[in-house]
Amino acid sequence: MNHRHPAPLDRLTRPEQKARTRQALLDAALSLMEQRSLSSIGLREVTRAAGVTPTAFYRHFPDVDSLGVALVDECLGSLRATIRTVRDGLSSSDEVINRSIGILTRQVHDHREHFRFIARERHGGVPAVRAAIAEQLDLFAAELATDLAGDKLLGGPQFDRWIATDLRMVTSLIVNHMVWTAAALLDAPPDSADAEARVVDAASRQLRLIVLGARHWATED
Amino acid sequence: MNHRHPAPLDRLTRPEQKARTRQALLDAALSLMEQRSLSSIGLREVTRAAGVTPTAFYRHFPDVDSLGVALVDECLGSLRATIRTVRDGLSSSDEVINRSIGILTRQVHDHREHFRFIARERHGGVPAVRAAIAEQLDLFAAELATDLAGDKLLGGPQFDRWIATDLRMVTSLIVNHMVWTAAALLDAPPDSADAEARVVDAASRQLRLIVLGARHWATED
DNA sequence: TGTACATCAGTGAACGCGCGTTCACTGATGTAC
DNA sequence: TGTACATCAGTGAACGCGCGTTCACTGATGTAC
Repeated sequence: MNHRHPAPLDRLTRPEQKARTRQALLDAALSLMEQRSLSSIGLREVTRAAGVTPTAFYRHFPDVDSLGVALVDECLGSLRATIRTVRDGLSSSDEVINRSIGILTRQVHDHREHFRFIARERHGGVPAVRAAIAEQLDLFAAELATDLAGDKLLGGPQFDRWIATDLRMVTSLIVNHMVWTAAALLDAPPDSADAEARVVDAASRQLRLIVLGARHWATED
Repeated sequence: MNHRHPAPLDRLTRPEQKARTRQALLDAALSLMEQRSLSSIGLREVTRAAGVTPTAFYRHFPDVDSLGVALVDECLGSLRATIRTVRDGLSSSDEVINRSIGILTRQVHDHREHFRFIARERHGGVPAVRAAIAEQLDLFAAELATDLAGDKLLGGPQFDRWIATDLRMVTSLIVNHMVWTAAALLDAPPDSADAEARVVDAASRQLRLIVLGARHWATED
């Protein structure tokens, strides 16, 4: 027999409450990292910002570094899901490029703290976090390679005939460019729409140049 | 009349000794940053590693962040000088690309700590250091643009007819790629020549693809 | 449904420690004459 | 060259403070019957 009682609406079950505190810790850490890097923020700072006692931290993570690894999943895992749904609408090469940059810009606006974290810790001082980010970005590049080979994007360059290493070479360049563009958007003064427009314009041209290079890659010597 | 006595060979003058201690502080900080980021290393750690008392630090820098700014000049200032001398030997496009990556690889081997510092702090938690790095990288991109426009490199694409914004667009892409390649070289396991060879190969292809895109840029629509 | 017990997220006091910064100092190097 | 004084890089003691981690605990939530 199932003896579980439904939880009342105004009271949270224990797992729900625990998840809530965990999220509060993640959010607190992320907002502390707006001006500082992961390795410089303290356990007590995080718990203070999250509104719990320092010892409560250990119910969720063994140390701040592990919280960082969890943050990578939160930031890039959700972004991967978003991108996957968006990329299913096919279009011409130039459209894909402009829409991609547009989506990225929007995502950066909506999740500034996430992108700041990724840019900051990608080569930062916490090896486990670096590894987790590298893994996620590799997945990005791999998925993009699959889409290109399946002719789902950019139709022209006939990526289906490319060798795998060249495909990955291009997609890792594109992913790298994406991360760098996000960082450049974050560095632009947030009150100046003009500065941001210049970053977006430069990024679009660079991406177009990369695609142009790819289009001529296979046909040359 | 000049009353200055020549300093004996076995004794250092006061400015010399001061410069020596300053360098020891810079070196100590750089080697501490092999595993951690600037904002997480302490003044006392640096002085301990440099072999002086904590208070001696203040004779050279007001705080650790300022030491970081000095490190940017040390790392990128010298690299710019090296690159400038190297680039004066002209050659064909493919030669330039392969030699550039080769020189970068060598520089990364010879100055691992410098490149690690730049990659780590480029988007790191210390605004003054971020600004100093951005400034130096902008200078790289500007100098490269001048060289391209002056037809000193890559002869083919006739960069002298390009508009300035497109030139900077390409050169900032190349500089960004350079930084990213350096970081990838650092991330490769140092004992595996094979892993490094793969990074070098991918980087060369990517740079070639960028140049290919640039060559077709002006002639399209 | 009611009761008795188990679980476990979060508490609060306590600890030893290394931190950044201050201050008055020392003594070798540098300078004026 | 010799002497008397100035400079200033580096010293060492002292300070208050926030840190990470431990421990025994509390009390609401969950479970067995």
